Amino acid sequence: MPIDTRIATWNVNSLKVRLPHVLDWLSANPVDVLCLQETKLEERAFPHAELEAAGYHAVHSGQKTYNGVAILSREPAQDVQSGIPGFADEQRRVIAATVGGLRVVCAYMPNGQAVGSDKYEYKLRWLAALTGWLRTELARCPRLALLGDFNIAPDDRDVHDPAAWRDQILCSEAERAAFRGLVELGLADAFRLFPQPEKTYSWWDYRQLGFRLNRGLRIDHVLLSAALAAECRACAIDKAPRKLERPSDHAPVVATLAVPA
DNA sequence: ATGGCTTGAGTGTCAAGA
Repeated sequence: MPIDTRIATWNVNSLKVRLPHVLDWLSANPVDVLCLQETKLEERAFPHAELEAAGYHAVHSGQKTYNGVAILSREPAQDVQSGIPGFADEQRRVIAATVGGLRVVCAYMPNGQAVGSDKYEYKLRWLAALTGWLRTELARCPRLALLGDFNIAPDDRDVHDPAAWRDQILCSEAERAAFRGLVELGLADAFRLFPQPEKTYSWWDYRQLGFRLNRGLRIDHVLLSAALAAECRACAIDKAPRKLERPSDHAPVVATLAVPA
């Protein structure tokens, strides 16, 4: 019987390119669940065999070039749901599944490009649809975790240069209000349940030495229902893979849940 | 700096990301 359950999220920015990093990371960090975003793969190209050889089942909702989400798990996933019910969307941004009594929702939330753009409007509509769906999903599944690339820095603490980013995409008031809307459903930001080092981020721009200068944003999150927040013992961002050759621009976020008494 | 990298598409040079 495991001492605890570890769940994680990582935007890999192409699973084709990053599969070696994912396999190495899982070998060093044998989490129970790993949510991936930006697989950028059609289902037929998904590396099921390599992941199975590493001890992981996988469910995936993908497409060529853009988007694509997957849930890797030690135990097989059940009740798999792709997309937000009732929200027509060609972009593959959500997959949900039940793993060992946990309802896991893996999301790649829209970027939004620029405040006021059509993509920004889509982002806000998408966030409203997600929130509405999760309200019913939480009533049905009290042990629920929402993990993924939210493309929202919820607070100025999560931004390397809050003045430069003020009201910019990823930091605008409407985006932050949408994040608070998710929290108000009863979902807790696992990272903020614990003391954290200042200037901890999950994404750094590839350009201008962003990582080396720690010019980052915390936009990848693990949100936990009240039942799971009560069991959460730790949450951390693992910067190690960001230091490798040809890294993803995002780092994994890991939350540790104690087995209920 | 409508810049600065990286990826995928496709083989020249964009779109999109954050």
